[in-house]
Amino acid sequence: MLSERRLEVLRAIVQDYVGTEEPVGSKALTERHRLGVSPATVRNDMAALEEEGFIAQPHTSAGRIPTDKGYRLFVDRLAGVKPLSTPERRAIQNFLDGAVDLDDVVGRTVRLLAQLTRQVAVVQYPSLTRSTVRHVELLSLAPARVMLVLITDTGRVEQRMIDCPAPIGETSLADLRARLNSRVVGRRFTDVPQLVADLAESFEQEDRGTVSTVLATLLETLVEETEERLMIGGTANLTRFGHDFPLTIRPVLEALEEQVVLLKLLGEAKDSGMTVRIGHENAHEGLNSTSVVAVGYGSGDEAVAKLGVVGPTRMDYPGTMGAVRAVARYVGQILAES
Amino acid sequence: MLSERRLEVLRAIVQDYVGTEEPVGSKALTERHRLGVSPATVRNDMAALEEEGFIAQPHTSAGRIPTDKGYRLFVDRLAGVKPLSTPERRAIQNFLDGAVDLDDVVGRTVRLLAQLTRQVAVVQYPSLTRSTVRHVELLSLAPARVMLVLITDTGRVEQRMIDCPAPIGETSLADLRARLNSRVVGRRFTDVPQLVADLAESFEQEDRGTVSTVLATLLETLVEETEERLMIGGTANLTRFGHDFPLTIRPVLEALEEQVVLLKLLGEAKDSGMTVRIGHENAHEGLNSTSVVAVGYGSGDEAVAKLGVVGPTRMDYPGTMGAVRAVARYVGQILAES
DNA sequence: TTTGGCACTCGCGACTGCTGAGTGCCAGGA
DNA sequence: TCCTGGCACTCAGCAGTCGCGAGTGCCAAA
Repeated sequence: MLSERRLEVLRAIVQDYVGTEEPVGSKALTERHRLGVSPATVRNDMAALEEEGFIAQPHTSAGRIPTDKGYRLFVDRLAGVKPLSTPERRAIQNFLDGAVDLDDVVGRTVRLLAQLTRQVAVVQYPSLTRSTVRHVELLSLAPARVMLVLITDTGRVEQRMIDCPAPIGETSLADLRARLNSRVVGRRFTDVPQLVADLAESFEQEDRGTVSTVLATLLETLVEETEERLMIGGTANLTRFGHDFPLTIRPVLEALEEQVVLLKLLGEAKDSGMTVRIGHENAHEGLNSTSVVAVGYGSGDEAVAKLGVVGPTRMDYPGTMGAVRAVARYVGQILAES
Repeated sequence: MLSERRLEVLRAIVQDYVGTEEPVGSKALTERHRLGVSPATVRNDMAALEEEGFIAQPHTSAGRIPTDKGYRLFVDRLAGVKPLSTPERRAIQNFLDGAVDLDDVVGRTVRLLAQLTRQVAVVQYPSLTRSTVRHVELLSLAPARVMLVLITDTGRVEQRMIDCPAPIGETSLADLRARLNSRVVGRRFTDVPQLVADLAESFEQEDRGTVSTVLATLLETLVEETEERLMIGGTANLTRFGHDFPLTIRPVLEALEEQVVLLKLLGEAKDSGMTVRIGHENAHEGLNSTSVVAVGYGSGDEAVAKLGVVGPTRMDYPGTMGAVRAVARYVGQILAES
């Protein structure tokens, strides 16, 4: 069992190590923190903490550094979420308010987050799985060429070019557009397939091929776009990692380039509340010496996507968590407004 | 004046240095290349080349490495563009052919380029300055809420939400849509403003405010979207840079995060033909130890945007140039097809 | 349970000497 | 005039040595 003071010692170790990036010894600890006990006592506590696996020595005769398990305990029981200062909040709002479209919102968010946390930021585009259709538009560009435009309630627009098996007249197209919209507008993506299943049958024989093609493309687009996209930023902050560069930074950069890996990473985060994955808790090997702080965000109460940061395990957890949470809230607001 | 042999020596130095990443000495040179002269002679040539500023010694008693000026000479007079192998070409085509939309084309291109050159790839989205309007769509989402969708001939789609000063009826909106399209479809962005200048006047008094707002938003979108976007990839390749990491890689990552810097970088490249900027030839300080190989690409004969790679000055120029050129060509083809 | 004292460990930086790759110069030969 | 072999010189990098000091673990006393 860990006494109150031992937890206090662990907290002090984490704080100091995060600040100095150097192993912290018993003497330094008693000097910088008012623990009210002597270095010798702290040494005993440290030995106990090491015994339990919360801290470790890089080598004999060096100070201690927290282990992943130590950080875990710190995050779970010792650290709060540090709220941002008022000027910071204002800065966030100002910065995000100027966004003109979804790309811009996501772009600004990622830069903002990278700047606030001084780490690598990852922002997922609002997911389409839970999105609804705002509008489907069909444009005739040539006799047998139709452009399909899909607009979602999160402001995302996707378009596809369709080569039709046969030319289709403007009236038929307008008819299709109207019927399509009356059926799917406001509906969730997942519901669309069954809603349009029998649509082709109600058209004249000559147009059926084209209608089917259009519907097929629509469904295809829905599926494809459910695969999520994301944006990352602040990779330059990786250089602040440590001094043992190439080995540390390389796998991280590689992981960050793999959208699949990142999506999985964010996907593993809880839908609500903040998720912190520390070091080896991350499934991906390249991220074994990093921590990921992620949180869902959304325009309403439901999270439509996630955002977060990737940084060294030795990070300022309270501050980072505060920044991530604050940014997620503001983005949610912005999204709700548009 | 540089004799034929001295140029040959320079070429050998560049090739060896690019291969080994280590300063190359006179003896090693004569062993690896059939220069037909003794090391002593090569030493004299090296002294001359150093005198002229084409090569330099990192320190006394070390071999020589090419200077920026040396690379410049190499690129201008000694190196050709190495065409890709047939399997490579086939791989490019296969990889790019699967793209479904513009984002996908650009995304695949950037990954492809990064993989082929093993360097950082930068791809600019097709510029809208020279683009034409394919279609403008107006959708009524609520009585006083209109969505504007702009579709370009390069397949790009932009949308804006518009809050109208007054509600507008479906018929008026359809009217506006029709007139707008008849005027601007097929026209260049730059011509649009004067084409729609008097459009508001032909509408009923009650709708004029809304029409003006819509037109203003359209023009605004055109201007905003002329600001180019781009995508980068392969940053993990930066870790292959050298062993003196943080100092080298940091400013590069920072520069790469600044879209403005990159756009300027590509903007400085010639419209046609390939541009190679070596080391200090790059205006941006952070890129002083990198070279940029860029080329324009487009669906027709005109270049609509640029793409390229950023790598250490010590790069395989012929190979890189070959890959960049080949990729640009294929992307041009893909764009022309869609 | 805490504390001061003490012996012990060991990473790290400073210093040294050696080695070998590479150079510049020179004098003799084509 | 240009090339070449020889020779003395330079110096980065590596390995080995050494002392310092931060930090530890243990123990006996409070």
